Amino acid sequence: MSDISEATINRLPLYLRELEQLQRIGTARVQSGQIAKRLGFSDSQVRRDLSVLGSMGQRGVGYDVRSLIGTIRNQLGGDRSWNVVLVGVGNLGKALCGYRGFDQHGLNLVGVFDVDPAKIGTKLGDHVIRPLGELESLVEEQTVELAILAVPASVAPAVAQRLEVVGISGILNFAPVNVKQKLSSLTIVDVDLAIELQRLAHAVLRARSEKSED
Amino acid sequence: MSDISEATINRLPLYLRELEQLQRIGTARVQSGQIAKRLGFSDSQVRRDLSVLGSMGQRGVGYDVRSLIGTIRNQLGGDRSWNVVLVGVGNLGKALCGYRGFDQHGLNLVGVFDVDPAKIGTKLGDHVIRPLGELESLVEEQTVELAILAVPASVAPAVAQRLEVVGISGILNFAPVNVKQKLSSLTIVDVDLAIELQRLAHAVLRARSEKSED
DNA sequence: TAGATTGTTAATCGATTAACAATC
DNA sequence: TAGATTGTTAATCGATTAACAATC
Repeated sequence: MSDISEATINRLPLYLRELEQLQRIGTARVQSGQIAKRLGFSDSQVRRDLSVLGSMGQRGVGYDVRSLIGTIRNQLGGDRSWNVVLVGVGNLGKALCGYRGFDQHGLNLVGVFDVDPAKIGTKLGDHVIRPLGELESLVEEQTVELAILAVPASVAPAVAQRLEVVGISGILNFAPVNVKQKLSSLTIVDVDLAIELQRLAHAVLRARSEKSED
Repeated sequence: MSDISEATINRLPLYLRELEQLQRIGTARVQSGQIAKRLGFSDSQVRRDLSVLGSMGQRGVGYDVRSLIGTIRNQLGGDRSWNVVLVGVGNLGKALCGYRGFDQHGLNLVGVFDVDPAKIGTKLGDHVIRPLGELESLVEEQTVELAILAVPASVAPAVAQRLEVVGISGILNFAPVNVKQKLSSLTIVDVDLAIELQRLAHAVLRARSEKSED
């Protein structure tokens, strides 16, 4: 089943986003070349990527936007919904909490946690901010599998370890520190804003040197 | 010069972060195997990646942490500093503004912009929030090359286009929408939180199915 | 010198692309 | 049928790894 390449998997969410936008503007059918142009890929690549989903297109016609969306969602999230907790209610945590598009992708925010006594008990959106000590009981009550880690870097590794202990399966880590190190098997996806900016700076330099080579 | 592979470039910031942490705890020398273990890479890969920087190690001994940090920074940012503007002061914008580690990597936040009249004139950290109309003059005064785009998805493409017109070279885009489409040449790095969560969900599923194969 | 670790080669592995037969 | 576009093959391209000579 999961013999889909890592590279393809990483592109599926991009296809999904484009397809959802096409659907929103009322497009029912799309060709590989159109998708390719929007995303800056080759049409070969689009067809190859989509073909791993199991022949979703119609030769001579294209792909049905609606069914393609369903199939990609399926492939990505396993057709199930995930309960997610947010740990750390700084500005970043607040931004993440207000983020549209979680629910749309089968992700339910079921709890919000912080250690700051001044924040505990106050509300963030629909959620009451709870102390970290209540994490265990919530994970037991509801099946919580994913966590968003938005705490300061200094405490992130310790909190990550705790998340592993209570039985979380995956962490989306925003702390600019390596939390993998202290964990045994938990799945981590890192988002480090400084790293992305460094990549941007380098990409700009590269684009310029390519241009000057013409 | 820039014949360094994309894959290697994407790992350099990770090396940098680890090395900086090692330096902070007083480590002067490090071996490829140590770095590999921390990041989950192979030692071969670490040596190969670092070798593109031009023979920074000493056989039988290892790498000098300090000089390696300098060289990687050099390679990534071109040894120069970048002026950056932030556009969009929602929760995400606020979080980004307070983010440590920008200055540490040669990135200076020189201006903060929004369209909301209620926000304009108020302060965010050290910066007064300015109307988008003042973007042009700031870009002229100071050489602003990078922008962080943290506005709602609905207006992101239009704002991105404007950033291109005023002469910005690169955008770090947080809006969950394809802004590349309407731009001609500007360099974009996208960070889409929903996409990262989807990748996490899939990585968790994959890890489980691999485990059950044992 | 003996032990350790790099830098680099050659072999392997995986991902992308071009091209076209299949088929709507 | 004629035109269009997919699905897939084979060829190309690029990235990773194992291994070891070079050398500290």
